Amino acid sequence: MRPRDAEATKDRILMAAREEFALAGLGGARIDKIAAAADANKQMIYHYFGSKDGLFTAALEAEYAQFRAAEAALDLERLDPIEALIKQVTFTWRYYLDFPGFIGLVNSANLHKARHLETSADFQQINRPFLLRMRKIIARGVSSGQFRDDIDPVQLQITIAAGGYHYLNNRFTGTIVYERDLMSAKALRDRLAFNVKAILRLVCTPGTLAKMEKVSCTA
Amino acid sequence: MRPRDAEATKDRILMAAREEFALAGLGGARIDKIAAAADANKQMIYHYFGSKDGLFTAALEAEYAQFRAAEAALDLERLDPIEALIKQVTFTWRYYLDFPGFIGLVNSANLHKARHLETSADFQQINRPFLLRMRKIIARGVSSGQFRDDIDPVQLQITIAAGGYHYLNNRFTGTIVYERDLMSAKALRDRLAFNVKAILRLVCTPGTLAKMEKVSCTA
Amino acid sequence: MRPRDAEATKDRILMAAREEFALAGLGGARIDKIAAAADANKQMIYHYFGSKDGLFTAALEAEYAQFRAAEAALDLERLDPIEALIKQVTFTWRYYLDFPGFIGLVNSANLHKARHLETSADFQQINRPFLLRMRKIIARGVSSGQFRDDIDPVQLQITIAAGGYHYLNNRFTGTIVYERDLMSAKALRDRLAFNVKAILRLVCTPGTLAKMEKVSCTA
Amino acid sequence: MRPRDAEATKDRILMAAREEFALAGLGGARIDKIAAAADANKQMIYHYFGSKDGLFTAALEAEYAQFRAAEAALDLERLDPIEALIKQVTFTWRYYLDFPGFIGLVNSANLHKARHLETSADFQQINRPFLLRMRKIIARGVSSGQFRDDIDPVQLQITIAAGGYHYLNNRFTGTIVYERDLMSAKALRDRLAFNVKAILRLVCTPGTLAKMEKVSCTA
DNA sequence: TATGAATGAGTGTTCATTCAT
DNA sequence: AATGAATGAACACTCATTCAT
Repeated sequence: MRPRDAEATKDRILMAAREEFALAGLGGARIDKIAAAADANKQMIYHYFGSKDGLFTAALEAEYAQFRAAEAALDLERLDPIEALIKQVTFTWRYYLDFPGFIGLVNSANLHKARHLETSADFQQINRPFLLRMRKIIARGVSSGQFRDDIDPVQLQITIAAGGYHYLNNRFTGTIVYERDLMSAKALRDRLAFNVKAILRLVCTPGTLAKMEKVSCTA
Repeated sequence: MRPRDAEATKDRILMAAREEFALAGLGGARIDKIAAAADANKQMIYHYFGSKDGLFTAALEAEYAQFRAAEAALDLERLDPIEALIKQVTFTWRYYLDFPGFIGLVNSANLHKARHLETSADFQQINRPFLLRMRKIIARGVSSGQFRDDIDPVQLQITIAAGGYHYLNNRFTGTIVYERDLMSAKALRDRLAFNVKAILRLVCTPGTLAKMEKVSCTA
Repeated sequence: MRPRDAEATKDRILMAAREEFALAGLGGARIDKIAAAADANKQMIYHYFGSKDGLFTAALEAEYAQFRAAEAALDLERLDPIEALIKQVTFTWRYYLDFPGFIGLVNSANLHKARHLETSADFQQINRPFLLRMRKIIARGVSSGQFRDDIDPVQLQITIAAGGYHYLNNRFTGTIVYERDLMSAKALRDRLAFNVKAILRLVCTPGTLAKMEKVSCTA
Repeated sequence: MRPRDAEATKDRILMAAREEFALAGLGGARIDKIAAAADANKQMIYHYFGSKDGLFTAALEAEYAQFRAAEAALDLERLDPIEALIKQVTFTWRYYLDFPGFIGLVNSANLHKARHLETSADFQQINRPFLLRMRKIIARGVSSGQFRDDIDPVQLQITIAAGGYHYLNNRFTGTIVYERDLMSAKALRDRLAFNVKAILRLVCTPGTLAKMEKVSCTA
């Protein structure tokens, strides 16, 4: 007999849901499987989350909250703009790798036109700070002469995400299309290096790039 | 009474399937709905495609075949390397926009670990030519001194795709996260311009970039 | 509102299944019909029995278990060997008549090469005692000089069953082929008498038979 | 292109139907499979036999006709009554073994209460001669003093059939129940011998039996 | 005579959800 | 808080049968 710990049960359900939704999508996920994986009763899911969609919304929010929390912990404000940029690219990549559920859940959310986030009031508040940080980094880089002044933070952020997200999201078809193992340790290292390179060449001024290339040829 | 045209029926089913699978995913798609949309009998689906998975495989292959055919029609070989690159980026973007089903189907395929393509013998043959073309463009750009020599064609191709695919795939969550309409005409124009810019800065040598920026500020 | 009694629901399903399977065979039986007859929900069948085949296996095992239990209750050990034999023949015949589902289920099981019993571990244990009893009766009859010593218990048992089973199993074609109502009360009485006669003449020694025929002409 | 031979097509369908119905039962048989096995078009089945039930009726009648024809060829009239009886038992057993489809079809017919034979006008005519022959054999045996005079031909015929039919029909459950391979060459030989023994002891007078046992111990 | 396309009613099975305790 | 029984709508898939040529 498990102790009647409401919060713990809710948490176990949420963790199980994040995994199942990520693996199978919203439509493919099974309430029974989530309940079993959470070692909980099916009715508990309805008690705590109301419905399958409610559970998906909660899972999605939790996924984003964790991502943003990890991002906030990077403390990019104290770094040199270029280092901050590199760190952001690296972090994003690593996070996708370490928490593959994120991509799965976001995909599912978009398949359903993000309707699960429409009613979520505090969702935007979770995301706001991270854009502000990016904005500040760019501003600092521009005023220091390291960054070009034609970089839109939103476009940059999307591009940073894209380089990792798309590679990993489509790793299965990609492996076949490109006839190359995209998930070997070396392939992953190469991809990160390429992403960093692409972002730096996009953002940095020619002079800064020239200096950097004298120092290292990897970037 | 419709004429008894096997090929036509098969085609109508395939078209309906591509749309339904793209919109709802493999799991969410309904055989009944596809049959109704194709104005065909459900059994015809099983007669021609064997199963839901068989139909999905056929839809996916058709989707890729169409994409590669359109790509081949670009005739990039005859263009200047830089123009070829720009055209490739532009084409990819426009294709995703014009045929949104492609992204949906590829996503679904990856959600199922691309198992639908494993048995497809001729799938790789469909994709091979397009990588060869990219390889040649890069080689020409490098030998003409326009392109840097550290660009892996596969990484470049993935990056070109990523800039468009990821933006459009996640347009719904993106619209909320970035608090910005990502699908307005202007937003779409901006995104394409940004993608082109990112790719050129990644690939072109500093000298080439400098010359280009004197001429036009859009790139 | 029916009380929520799992065991009762399971039992009702099993009873309905035995009847439906016996009447229509495994292939011809309809899950819907069984559910309706059991006044239960279709899903309950899958909840308790897993599948149509699982339900069939359960029905078949229940059918055999009931048969063997009734047989064990005969208490043949305490009877004279000849009386035990007669009682066994009579019981078998009456059981087939009273529970016509047995024949139907066994036929279906054999149509499917008894694959439903292959995994059933305890099925042989249900059947073992009854063969042991037959063996003992024969042994007693042989040592008392009443029975011949060339009777294999298995062959005898099959022959006892055959005389009733085949007559009843094929009563419909038989009625047409023999142009005679095989199911009238008199016909049934006659058949039992004939079966008893056939078994006794097969098993008993000539001397024993001679004595018996002086007493009664029916045997 | 096959030559348009109506009779041949019809025959191939009928042969395929007999096999499929025997193996799978009426309900389990598939029109598609029969058509494929007959290397014929599905529509041909409906053209020649009207419906699945019509085809089953035809298959069943053909099965019986073949059985009775083989039986008639035995020419029992010219044999000694005892030899005729032995030959009849042996023939029946061998026929069941050589044409296992017979048992399958008859079982299916009885599962459906022989409704497929109700309309069949000439079915009884096919069966009548064989009963007459049996009647004559018994009469000859009685008047020669070899046979007892209390043997009903119908009961005897059913019993002769039962000993083989039931053994073979239930060979799958039997193998499990009796924990013995019922289908090995030796088992089949033993069964036939047992059946012959049972019938002779049932039918022959004690004196005749005594004489026979001096000569041979197999009967 | 023969063919393959087409149909609609079903068939076993699954699923999210609710009820009763 | 927690459980297991119960529900009904749907789902992928099948089948005997008919149509058009």
